[in-house]
Order: sequence, then C-alpha cells, then structure tokens
Amino acid sequence: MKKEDSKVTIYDVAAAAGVSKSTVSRYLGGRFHEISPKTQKKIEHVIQQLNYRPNNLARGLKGNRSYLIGAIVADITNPYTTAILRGAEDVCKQHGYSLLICNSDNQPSKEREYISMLQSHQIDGVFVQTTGGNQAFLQELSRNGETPIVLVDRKIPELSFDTVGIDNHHAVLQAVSYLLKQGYERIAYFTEPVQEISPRRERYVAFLEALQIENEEHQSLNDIYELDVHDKDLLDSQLAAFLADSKGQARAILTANSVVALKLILSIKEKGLQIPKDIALMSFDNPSWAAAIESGITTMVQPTYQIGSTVAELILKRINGEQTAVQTVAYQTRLFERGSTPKV
Amino acid sequence: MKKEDSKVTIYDVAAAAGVSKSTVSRYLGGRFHEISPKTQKKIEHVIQQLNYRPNNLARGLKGNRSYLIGAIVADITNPYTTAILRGAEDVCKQHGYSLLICNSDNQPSKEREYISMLQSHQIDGVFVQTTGGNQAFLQELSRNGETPIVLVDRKIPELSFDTVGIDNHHAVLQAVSYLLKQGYERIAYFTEPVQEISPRRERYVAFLEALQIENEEHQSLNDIYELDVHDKDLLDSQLAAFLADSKGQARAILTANSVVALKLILSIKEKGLQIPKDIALMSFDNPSWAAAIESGITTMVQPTYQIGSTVAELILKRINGEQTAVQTVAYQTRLFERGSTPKV
DNA sequence: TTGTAAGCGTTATCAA
DNA sequence: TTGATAACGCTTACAA
Repeated sequence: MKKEDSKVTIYDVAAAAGVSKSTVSRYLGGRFHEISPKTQKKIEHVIQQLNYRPNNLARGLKGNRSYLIGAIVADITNPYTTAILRGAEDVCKQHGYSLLICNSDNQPSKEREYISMLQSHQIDGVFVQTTGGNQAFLQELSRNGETPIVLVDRKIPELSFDTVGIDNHHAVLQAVSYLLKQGYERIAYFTEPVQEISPRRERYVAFLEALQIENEEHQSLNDIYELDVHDKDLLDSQLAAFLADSKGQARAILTANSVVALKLILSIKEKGLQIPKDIALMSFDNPSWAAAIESGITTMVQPTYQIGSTVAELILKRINGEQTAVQTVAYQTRLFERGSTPKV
Repeated sequence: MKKEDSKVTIYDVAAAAGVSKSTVSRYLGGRFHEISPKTQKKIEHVIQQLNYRPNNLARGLKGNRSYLIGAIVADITNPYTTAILRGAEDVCKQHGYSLLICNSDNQPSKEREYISMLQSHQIDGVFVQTTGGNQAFLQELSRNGETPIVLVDRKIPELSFDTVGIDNHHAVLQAVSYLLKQGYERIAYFTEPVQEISPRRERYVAFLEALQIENEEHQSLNDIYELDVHDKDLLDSQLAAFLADSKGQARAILTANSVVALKLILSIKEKGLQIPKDIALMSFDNPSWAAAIESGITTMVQPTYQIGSTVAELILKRINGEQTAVQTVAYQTRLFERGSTPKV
C-alpha cells in the first residue's frame, strides 16, 4: 500500500509496470502512438497506484526547461500589482507554468539579487516592473540564457524588450481634459518621485502638456508635487502649499496612483477639509475602496488583469520560439466617474 | 569578452581556471579551507569574468533540494494575503529561498492541482491557507516527500501540521465586549460562508458565546449573516433584514474580514445610511483604507507581516532538520479604535 | 590540496 | 513497439 521510501521515480514506475524507463518516459511525454495500448494502461495504472509525479528538476536539467516564470514586482502589497499577478497566474497555470514572485521594493539592489536568483533557477522567462537600475543585468540575462523578458508598466527605452502597459500620455490628457471640463480652474498633480521611472515621467510630461494644450492660463510648473508616500510631513506641507496657493479657486488634484491617493485623502481629512466640496480628487488605478470613500473617488482604470495575462502570453510565445518583432502593448484606460469630481 | 554560448557551466569555469569541476564545486559550497588561496582567487576571478551562476536544477537534482518554497493562498488580491506573503518573502530571501506563489481561489480543485505542481517542482516546503478539501493530498505530500507543511490562517484539526494564525476566540470576545461597552444594544456578525474553514468557524462560535457571556438579552441566533461577497443582492437583503429587525436600537455590525466590510460599506451607503450615525461598523483585518473611510473604521488588527515571517521560519527550521514537536502559533490581535464605533 | 568518477531523475538517440 | 545508453550540470565519495 504505502511506499515508505520517500520519492518514487520513473524507475520505480518502470519496474512496477515491467517496462523500461524509456517507455514510461514516452508515456509521460504523451507519445501514446509509440506505445501499445496494453502497456499504456499498465503504466497509467502503476502511476496512479504509486502516486508518481515526474521530477521537474530532472526534467528541466535534461530538457533545459524549468517551467518556472519569474515575476519581479515593485510592491506586492499594491493592489495594482496583485491584479496583474492574478492575470499572469491564470495564463501560466493554464500552460503548466508556475510563478516565482519577487518583491523588489523599488530597490535596484534587491532587484539585482532577484535577477541572479531567478537565473539560478533557470527560469524560462521573466517579467519585471523594473526599478530601472539594472539594465546591464537584464540585458545579460536575456542574451546569455536567451531568456524572454517582458517589461510591465515601466519601459526601458534603451533596451528592446517586449513591454506591456498603458497609454500614459493619452490617459493623462483625458484626465486633465475631463477635470477642466468639469470646471476646475486649478489642477495639481501629485506623484511619487518621478526619477527615471517611465510611466511616472510620461504622466508628468503629459500633465504639463495637457495644461498647455487645454488652457493657456495653467502653464505653471508649480502644480506638480513629488512626494514620498512614507514621508507624511512632506505630503502634508505640499498639500498645504497647494491649498494656500489655490485659495478661492475651484481646484482638483490628480494622483499618480492609488497609494498616493489614499495618503492624500488622509491628509485632506486631517485638515478638516471635504472631498469634493473643498477639493476635488481623481486618481490613477482603481482600487476596491475607490467606490467606498465619500461619494466615491473618480479613477482612471487600468485593465490590470488583462495587462497581466498579456504579459504571460507574450512570455510563453517567446518561450515557445515565436520570433515576432519586439512589441510594445499600450492599453487604453477608462475613466470611471464618481462623486469626487462633480461639475463646479 | 562575451561568451556567445548560452549557458556557462561549472565545467567552463573549471576549464578557464585550469582546475577540475570538483574544485570549483568546493568553492561554490564555500569550503574554502579545502582550496589553496591561489586557486580560490583564480576561481573567483573566472566566475566574475564569465558571469557564472550555478544551475539550481542540477544542484537540486543531486542534493535533493530545490531552494523553492510553495505558497498556496486563497486570494492574492486580498491585502491580508499580500501582507503575509511579504513577511514570508523577506525571511525566505534571507535564506536563499524563493517563493512559488499559487492562488487557489478557495477552490479545492485548484488547490489540488497546485499541490501536484509544487510536488513536481520538488519544493522544499510549503505553506497553505487551505480550502480544507485536500487533506489526503497534503498528508501524502508531507509523508511521501517529507516536505514540511505549515498551515496559515486555517487549521485542519485532523492533521498534525504546524499552524500559524491568531487567537480567533479571544479576538471575537474582545471585539464584542468592546462594542457592548461602547453601548451597542444589538450586534450582528457578517461573515463569508462558514463551512469548514476554521477561523470562520471559530469566530462564529466565539461570537455566539460572546453574546451569551456578556449579555443575556443577546442570545439570538439571527444576528449572524453568512454571505457571498460576489452576491450583492443577498448582501443587500441581509443588511436590510438586520436593519429592519434592529430598528430603533443602537446597533453595530462586526465583519469577518475587510472584503466583507467593504461590500457592506457600499451597501450601507447605497441605502443612504451613515456610519456610524445609523449603524456602527467594526471589521477584522486592517486594510490601508480603514483610516480613510468616513471617520475611520475600527478594526481588529492581525500581525500579518509577523504571521508570514513566522510561517517561513517554521518551514525553514523543518527543512534544516529541526525535529521539534508540531506547534500552533496563535498571535494576539490588537483593537484599533476609529470613528466607526463611537460611544452611544 | 586536487582530481576522477559515479549518480541524482529525466529525455532523446539509437538499435533491436 | 520497446530497451539500452548517453547526456543535462552539479555534488560527493574516494583516490591521488
């Protein structure tokens, strides 16, 4: 009944079925036309009996495939991230792949360590929401192991990797245009440090451009605030500065993501102000709580699940040898209007 | 300069350094006292030069270690889950282990498939927030491969696995006692279907008990509502039922987790009611948005990060052969008072 | 201190 | 339709 030796191998199956390893291997590989129906039945039965599971390590060593895909994300506790992972996971599972998930915390050094680790595990592909600090390592990973790499959310212009994200430029234009149309005279943009992170930069640039296009009077650089979500004092003072400067105007804030939005909401409430009466608010991303705060927070929705599944599909295609040209997929966003941005 | 052959192996390093594979292997294993300083330097240099990374598949095949730990969670998009993963990840990384993350969606069939998959990957250990439907599979995994298994959040009484979670009984007593002390006459408990999921059952039982202990008048079974977070109509009608039944009383709702809380908040708002004026609210877990809704939602905080890191530590201990008795770690929770449960 | 050789569990190439 | 046998990249006796 119960095998007491710990691991049952292909050899045990072969012995029990009275055939050779090769035949069992053929069975495992699904090459049934090379096996007589009788032995096939027998092997099937023995595998059940022994509860045999092929060893992926051995399989990978021989076949140069690990059936592992790496995922390096900036912050796994961000709902944007998990939604993407969810999409990727479904596709991977469907194709027999598993996800090795790594959290870079936006630190290039951690990202680098994880790249190494993933390389050791012989991952068949990887997608990374990059800190931007490891171009050489990524390039080497891609070149040396021919490992397909897909960038999510954040581009690296210098490297030609498949990239999946949104049309940031268009999204910001749409957001600003909407806010202006709602009648806001003064619009600020609150973002995490722009640095060299592409979506942040694209949104930043687009924001400036949007104001210029839409309304000549808004050509002020001062309405962009870079903040660290962990530095509450800085956030508070920046909010205060904007409030002071826009006194008496119909004003709105656009935030670069939901984490910034949440911090800002707390700060606004602490100041005893109300959304949208005292200040309107709109945010990128569409966290679950967006509908539940005040009369709802208007958001710019990214198709996160689809981004994730597209990423996985691209990787799998490359793994399976498809040689299409490097591509960038930019999804359109959707403006979800809620109570935080009423007409003034 | 640039090796054009894709993978550089231990053999390449050996050749380039003019030594044998064994010597390089000794270097990799950190057994420096068995190598002359000169060759050590040489190997070190060559490894740098060639950018060599040991192949984990080969290493694992030989040494019977994959340096992989599996994580089967119910829902990766739940902030409770990601906080735990975050804790586990930090510990794993520190010890050279990587996390293979699997999302069961609370479906036993998916959980089962993932158990198989993880087994194939020869994971060195696994932690699972189990659906409860795969006891036989878990037991077999544990027995057959001697793979350490740790249960998170949810127990399986029949199986003797290390388990990490919170003291649900105490937490509920504490919550109910607090609400009563705040002056609420009528307290309802909203939970996802209790089924055989241990924390749900424990909280359920504790809730009944708490009412009996604290206040004889509350001995009504009717104030427990089981709902499916995807069935909005059901939730709406259950809320309506409780509201109708408790008309005129000072009333509060305790929710079993933050997902339920959020759905409930939406439903309450839709009905045009206010928190806490019309109804008080308190929830298990402490999602980031708890502070931002209305005057804040009072929560029962679980030490999620610590739960995650404890889980990983337990697994690693077992992997490293520590033979301590099976243990259950139950952390205490902390009541975080906010505006949703004022004194009446 | 170093090298040789066997073996980990597979798959793939050959013969039979 | 099957079965030997040689890899895959590494670790680990055992020799030298």
